[in-house]
Amino acid sequence: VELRDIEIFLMLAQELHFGRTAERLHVSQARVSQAIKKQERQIGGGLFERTSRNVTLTPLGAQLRDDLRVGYDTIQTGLTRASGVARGVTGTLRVGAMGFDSLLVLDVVDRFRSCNPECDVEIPEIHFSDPFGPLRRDEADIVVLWRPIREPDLTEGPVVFKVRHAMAVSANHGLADRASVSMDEYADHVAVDPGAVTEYWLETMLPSRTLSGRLIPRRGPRVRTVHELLTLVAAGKCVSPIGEHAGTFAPPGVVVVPIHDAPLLEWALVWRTDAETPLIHAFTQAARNVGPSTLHDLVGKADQDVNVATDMQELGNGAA
Amino acid sequence: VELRDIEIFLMLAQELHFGRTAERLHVSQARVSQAIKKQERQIGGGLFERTSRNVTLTPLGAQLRDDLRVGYDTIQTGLTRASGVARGVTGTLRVGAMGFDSLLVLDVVDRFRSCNPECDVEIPEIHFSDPFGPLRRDEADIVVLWRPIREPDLTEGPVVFKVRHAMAVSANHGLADRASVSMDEYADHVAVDPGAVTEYWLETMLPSRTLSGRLIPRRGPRVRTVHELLTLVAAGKCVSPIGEHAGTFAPPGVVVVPIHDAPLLEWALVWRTDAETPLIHAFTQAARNVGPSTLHDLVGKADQDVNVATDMQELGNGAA
DNA sequence: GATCTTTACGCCATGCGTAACGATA
DNA sequence: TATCGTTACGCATGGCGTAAAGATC
Repeated sequence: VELRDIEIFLMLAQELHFGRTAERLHVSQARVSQAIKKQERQIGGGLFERTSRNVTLTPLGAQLRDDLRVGYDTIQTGLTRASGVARGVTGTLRVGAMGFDSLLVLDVVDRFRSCNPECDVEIPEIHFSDPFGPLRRDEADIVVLWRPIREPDLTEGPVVFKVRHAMAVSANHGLADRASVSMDEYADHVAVDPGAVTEYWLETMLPSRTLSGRLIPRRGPRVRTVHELLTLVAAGKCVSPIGEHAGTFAPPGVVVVPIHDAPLLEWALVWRTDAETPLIHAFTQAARNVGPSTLHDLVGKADQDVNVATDMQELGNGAA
Repeated sequence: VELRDIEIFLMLAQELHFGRTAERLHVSQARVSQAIKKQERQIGGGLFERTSRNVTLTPLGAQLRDDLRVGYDTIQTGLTRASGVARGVTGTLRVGAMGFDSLLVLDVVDRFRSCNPECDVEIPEIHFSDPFGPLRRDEADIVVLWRPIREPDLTEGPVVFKVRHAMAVSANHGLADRASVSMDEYADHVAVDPGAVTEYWLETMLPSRTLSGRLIPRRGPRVRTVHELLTLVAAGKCVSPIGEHAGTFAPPGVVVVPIHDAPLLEWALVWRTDAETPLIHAFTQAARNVGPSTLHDLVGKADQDVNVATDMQELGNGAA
C-alpha cells in the first residue's frame, strides 16, 4: 500500500462517492475503484459497503480511516515543512481580505503556519472600493476576492471558499423572515451604491440584470467597506447583495437571506504575477491542499470548537 | 514521494550507511542512492551529507526524519491492525521463553499488542531441558530459542535478538573481573551438565570443542532451568555458557563475562509448522517489522525508561 | 587498491485512462 | 433510462537491478 492509495482511500472515506473522489483527485472513477479493491484485498476485509446508489464505511474502514488520516497528515505536513525550510520560505506574508472573508481563510492560514513555522502571517483589511490597490501598492502579497478576476498583471489562484449569493437587509425589512428570495425579489429591493469599482468584477456580486434580463438599478447610499455597509443595513438605509457567510457574523439588526436562483459565489486567492515569491507559492499550495470550504464546513467547525470548549470546561469542573 | 521512498529515507537516517540500508530493505545500493536523490530534488535541499566514507543527516534531514517517523509508524500500525481485525486475529497467544529471554521480546510483544488490540499475550516460562515439549504438547504457540533449530515438525522464523556468547561465573571466580575471555579460557573453567538435551541444539550454546579442536568436558552440576543455573553459579558450584544479556538481569553474586572469539548467538521464533495460525503469523510479522534487537538496544531503551521515570517523578514533585 | 556512493542503461511491474459492462432506482 | 460502480484491456511511467565509473582513505 502506497501513499497514493491512502490518499484515494481517505478521500473516498470523506466523500463516500466514487465519482466525486475521482474528480477531486483528478483521476478516473475506474482508478478509484481499482485502488480501493486492491486495498481491501491486501487488508483482507471490506472497507466500504457499496451499491450503485450508496457508499458507506464499514467499521473496519472507519477505524482504518482514523489511523491513516493522522499518519497521512503528519507525513504531508512534514514534507511540506521540509520543502519550505529548504527553499528558505521565511519572512512575513500579508493576506488581504474584506471583512468576514478573513474568517473563512483561517483554515488555510493554520495549514500554512504549521507547514512554515518560520513565517509570520498578517491579515490586513482591504475594501471592495479598491480591491486591487493593496497588491499594486505592495501593501499585501495576496488578497482574497470573489472571482472571476481578469486583470493583466494579476493571477487568480485556487478557490478558498464558496457560499451562496445572499442579500443583507434590516431586521425590520419585509423580506427579513424569508428562508430565501429569488433574484427578482432581490432586484426589487436592492439599494446600494458601491461607487466606481471595476465593472466586470462588481457585476458578479451586484448583477446589473436579473435572469430574465430586467435591469437592476444601482442607486442607494454610497458605501466603501463591508462594515460601512452593515451599519447602513442595520439602520434600514441600505439593502445589498453579500456572501451568505456574512450572516454568521453579522451584527444584530442585520439579516442575511440567501438568493436561491443565483449561482454560487467563489472567493479565490489573487496575487501580482510578477511578484510571486516562494512564500506566495507556499500559501497557494496550502490552499490547494485544504481545498475550498463551504459555509457548511465553517458551521460544522464552529460546533466542534464549541464542543471542545465544553469538554474542557467539564474537565476543569470535574478536576476542581 | 511515496511510502517506499519514506521507508528508504528512514532506514538510511537510522543506519547512516547506503550499503546496510540496501541490505536491510532487500534492494540494491543504487536504488537507495536514487531514492534519496529523488527526495532531495523534490524537497529542494540536501537531506544527507555524504562522502564515500561517511554519511550524516543535515539539520533539514533530521527534522524531516522526526516528522516522517511518526507518520510512517502510524500508518503501518493502522494497516497491520486493520489486517488483523479483518482476518479475525483474536484470542490468546502463548509465547514461551526461557528466563530473561522474555525481556528481549517485549518490543515485539508491544508491537504485536498495538497492532492486534483484540488479542491477549501470555509469556509462559519454558526450560532448556525441554525446549520443544511445550510446542508439541500445545502448551505454547510460539517459543523463543537460540538457533539453529532443525526439527522436522517445527519452523524456525525471524531472529528476535542477537547477543554475544558469554560465561556466567561467581563473583569470587578468578575470571570475574575480566572484560572478556577466550574460548580456550572458557573451556578450562566450564562446569555444568544440562542433562539429555537435543545434541545439535545444545552444541550451539555449549560447544563440545574449542576453535582449535580441543574437547570441552561436559561435567559439573546438573541443571534444568536458567534460575537453577544462576543459583548454582552464585554459589560458586557451576560455571556455564550463557547469553550476554543475562548479565543485565543476573542476581548479585553472578558475573557474566563475554567470550570474544565465539560467534554471536541468535534467538529466533519457533512454532509447529502444522499449527501455524493467523495469530502466529501476525506475531512473526511483528517480529520482522521490529527487527532483531541487540543488547545495545536494550540498554539504550532501559536508559530511556529511566529518564522517562525520572521526568515523571520530577513532574509529580513539581505539581505537588 | 579497497570500500563506498553515484551514474548509465535496460527491463518489466504497475498505475492509469478509455471503453464497455452491470446494477439500481 | 440515467446514474453510478466494476471489469477488461492497453499504454507508458517509473521502480528496480546490473554493471561500470567516480570518489575517498
